[in-house]
Amino acid sequence: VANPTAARLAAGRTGTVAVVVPVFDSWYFAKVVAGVEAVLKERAVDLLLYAVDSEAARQAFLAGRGAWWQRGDALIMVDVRLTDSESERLARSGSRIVTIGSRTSIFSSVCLDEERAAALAADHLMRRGHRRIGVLAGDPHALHFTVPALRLGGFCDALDRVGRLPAPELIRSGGFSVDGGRDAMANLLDLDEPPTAVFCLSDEMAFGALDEIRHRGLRVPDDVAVVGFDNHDLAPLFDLTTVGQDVESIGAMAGRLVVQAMHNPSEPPEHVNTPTTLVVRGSA
Amino acid sequence: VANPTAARLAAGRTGTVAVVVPVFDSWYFAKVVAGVEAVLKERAVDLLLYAVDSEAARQAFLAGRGAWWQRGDALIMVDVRLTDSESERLARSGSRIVTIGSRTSIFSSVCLDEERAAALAADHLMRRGHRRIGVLAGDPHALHFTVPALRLGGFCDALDRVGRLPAPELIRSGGFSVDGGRDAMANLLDLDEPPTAVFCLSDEMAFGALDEIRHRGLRVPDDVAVVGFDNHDLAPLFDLTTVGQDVESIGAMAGRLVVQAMHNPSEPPEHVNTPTTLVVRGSA
DNA sequence: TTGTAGGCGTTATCAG
DNA sequence: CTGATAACGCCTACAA
Repeated sequence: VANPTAARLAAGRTGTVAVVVPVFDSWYFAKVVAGVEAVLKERAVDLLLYAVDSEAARQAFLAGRGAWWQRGDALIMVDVRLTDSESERLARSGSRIVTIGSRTSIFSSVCLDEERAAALAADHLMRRGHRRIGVLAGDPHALHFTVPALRLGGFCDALDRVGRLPAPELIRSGGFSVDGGRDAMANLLDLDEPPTAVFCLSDEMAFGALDEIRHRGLRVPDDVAVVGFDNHDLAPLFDLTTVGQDVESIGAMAGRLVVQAMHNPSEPPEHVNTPTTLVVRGSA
Repeated sequence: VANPTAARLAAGRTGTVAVVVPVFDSWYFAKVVAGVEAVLKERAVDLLLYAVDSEAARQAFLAGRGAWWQRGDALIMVDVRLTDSESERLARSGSRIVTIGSRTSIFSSVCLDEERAAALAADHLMRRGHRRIGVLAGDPHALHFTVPALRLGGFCDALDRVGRLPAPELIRSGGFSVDGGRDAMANLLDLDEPPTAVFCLSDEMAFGALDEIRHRGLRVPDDVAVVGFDNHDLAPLFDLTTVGQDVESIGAMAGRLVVQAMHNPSEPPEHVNTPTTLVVRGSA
């Protein structure tokens, strides 16, 4: 029964991976971490968890006051924004890095094609005849969290290609939460000319939106159609049409990449693209 | 910028807490960990995450092949079963320990009064006139996971006190998952004499149960009443009556206890009881 | 093959 | 109070 701390000091390796998420108590991130954990456990690698839940926390983390890079020999950053200069500084820190949800050339990454995924939703809604389409997005000021911007951009681009770029008033922030989704939906429905369909950047926001719609006695999808994103475990119960992704396997893949990078630090970065599929149910 | 590994070896402290959960991608555990993480972050303590998702994994962990007690100087065990002899061995390992969801005299703990909480549900259903009450419980063979037995016991005791101990066929395992809850509910409804009410040991099982009930064209609460447990973020959307607990503050409390124990190892264990309240909505 | 000395980068102690 | 020095416990390279 050896002492890991001494072993680490002597060997110069910690056998530990740090996982950084924007928040923790959300379906998506819990699933991702579960996927990572399963892989790391079977490789006997420890998992250190950091939540970086604001831009200030993000900067503090990257400034490295806690010298996190000495605590683990690799880092998985899940949907946390990285500027180019920050990336380069990380690369120089010597720890192997894998990003989830965003892609930099110098690190391995596992992403889904946000543009294509959002286009799935856009095309579906267009095909069903919707022309006035709202969006429940993330908080544009949440700079630490990257995915929302990419996903929103992809959706707007897809609509733009057919000359249907949504008016700014149709894009609302739902903060990626159920309550936020409900409030944002309420705002959309209060418009003089409310949208006939709404694309939610996460299923959790869609759940809130559906609740608000029902609460007003409107019908889904006849009065308002709703498309979500994630294929949350509870999406079938809400009969929610959604862009599905296999979140646990995203985490597992990142875990595999990071272990690989630990064993073979000189390998070039590997970029994995994760599939998304439109899961059509009754809400759109 | 000091090297934490060397500091740990020299000081004999790691500044790290290990958190052990049965599973990870479930609403309850994600919230608990979020609560712990928030407290540990502000104390600059690292969080190591282990999932012990089976009895084999539990025993492997406690056998200590990975020498986890040298990796952190304290341990938070969330709803993981501990026998008396295991507890004593842990106590001798020298690391400070806090348990969540179960209580041992030698370690600090944060629990809710499972008996009282379950009685809230039992009394409510009795008061509404239900006499034939089913239960959606956990897998009785999931020995690594402690809470189900306590909660089930509390509920049955409460019914027993009024001479209404549920028949064995009315107690079904829903595996603490949405799909498990749906299947278990289906089994109950297929009985010759189905229950008029069901108590689900978690809201997630209740969601599945509600879905199955609706799917059969039955009415809630007239045909079948449903009470859940947790007050999940989505419980309001299902109009679910449930026994509510403040999960995040449970995690935060455990975090505080563990930090306190790290600074003051000689303090006697402290036992915190967390409140539960019946949140009455439309399902029962 | 088996054994041993040196060093990993701190902390903490003990002289000065 | 300041500054040198001995652990901390293991890994690894080198020697026997």
